[in-house]
Amino acid sequence: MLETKSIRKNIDLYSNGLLKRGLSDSKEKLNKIIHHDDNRKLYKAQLDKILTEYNQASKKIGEKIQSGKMEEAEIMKKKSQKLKILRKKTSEKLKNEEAIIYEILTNLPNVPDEIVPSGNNEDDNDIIFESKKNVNANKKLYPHWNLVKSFNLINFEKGNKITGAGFPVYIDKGAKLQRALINFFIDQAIKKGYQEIQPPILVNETSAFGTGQLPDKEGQMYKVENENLYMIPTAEVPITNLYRNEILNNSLLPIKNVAYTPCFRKEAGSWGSHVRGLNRLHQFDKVEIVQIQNKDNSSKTLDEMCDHVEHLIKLLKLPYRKILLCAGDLGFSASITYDFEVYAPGQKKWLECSSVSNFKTYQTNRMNIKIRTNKEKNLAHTLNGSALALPRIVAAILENNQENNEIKIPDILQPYTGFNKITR
RNA sequence: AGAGAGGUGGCCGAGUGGUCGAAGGCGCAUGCUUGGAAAGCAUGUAUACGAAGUAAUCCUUUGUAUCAAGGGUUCGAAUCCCUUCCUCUCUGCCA
Repeated sequence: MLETKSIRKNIDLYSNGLLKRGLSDSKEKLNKIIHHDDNRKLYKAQLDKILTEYNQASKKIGEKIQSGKMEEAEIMKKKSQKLKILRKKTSEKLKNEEAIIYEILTNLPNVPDEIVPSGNNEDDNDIIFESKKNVNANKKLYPHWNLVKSFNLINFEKGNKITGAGFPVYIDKGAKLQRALINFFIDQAIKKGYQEIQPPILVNETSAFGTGQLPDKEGQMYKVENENLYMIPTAEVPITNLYRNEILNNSLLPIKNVAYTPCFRKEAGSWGSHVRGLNRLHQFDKVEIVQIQNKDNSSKTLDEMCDHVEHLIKLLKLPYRKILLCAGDLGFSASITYDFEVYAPGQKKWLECSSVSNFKTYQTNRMNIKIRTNKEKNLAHTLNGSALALPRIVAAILENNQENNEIKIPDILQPYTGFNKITR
């Protein structure tokens, strides 16, 4: 959520930023916020004045009653009763203004960082780096959905039977590979100073709102209706909300957490023939890194997190590219996002396997997470990134390392899997 | 899930209709003391939103709100009533 005070100060900065995302009426909306904030201040001042009068009257009535002057007290009571109506009216006006501001603010996305390129869709993204694909043109390479079937690693049909489409069943070495990757990713993060957390995978409404999934992505989350809980779409939600309503001392920074969780996404509307196999799922595993940092160091932290993700992909020896998302492709709450994609030669496609973002104060303003430095208090910056999401990494590993009758396991993973190749 | 007891500042804890944003203690901060420390003493110590002063989102003065959350009764609510949430104890169930 953007901050009204900052909007008032830098309206052009904000409106130009939102314009970059394609919100043509942003200036109008921002001006509307300021207008209603002016009203809010006015009514707040009025109400406070009324309340002051009211409180003083009540005190006097108490004194009269105690000194036995009942008649005078009765007269004053009647006066106060009249004030009560005015109090209610003004307080309603105030609440109304606050509600309008809140409504606009919660539906306004974050402002893109100045280095974010403008553009409407993925075609306008900046490819920062792209490694060689290392593909032998003479060899016949299969997409992973063929491989998982012929090597009996994942059974999609069984998943359909017991749950539905997008809920795969991992089998034998397929299942072991999942565990290996999770442990490998967590160990690597711990090496970099992240503290491991195992959070609940259901969260309440307040948490879903805090990180910006509500109201923007309501339709994308599975909801446990009668409990009013949401299945998490990413560990970002429970982890970041751990610090909701807290004032953190600057000396504790950066806070670095890593969590493995399953993730659940409805992916409504994005289902089709172009998403096969592991490319898009309703349930998948992900190791997520989250950092809370102050405003001065957050961009450095973003680079550090990107480096970590890049390092993981390199250790797995997968061809990859790093992409700076353009404003139009940016998530609702993010100010800047780098995507990492690995190459899957069997389907000749780049697959997104990580998204590393700086949300700056957008989430913390909703969640009320502050940092105290001496006497100063500021909203914290939050950052997170996948490190990494499993399914597309599995797809890339299988497709890149396939030989005629086996699939090689990357060296670094072998201590985790306990086997060095997958055979039929 | 049933029955009972509760939810007060960073923590503990007093407070059952007015003088309570809240005693007291602990903790923390600053100063005095000391060769240094401890002890002792003194002072300070919530958050949010307004108003005035100000270059300032610092600061000073001041107002308002907040005693789990929301609503109600009353001139006046931490205190009484209602709803919701949460915690603890016992019983039940269970990995």
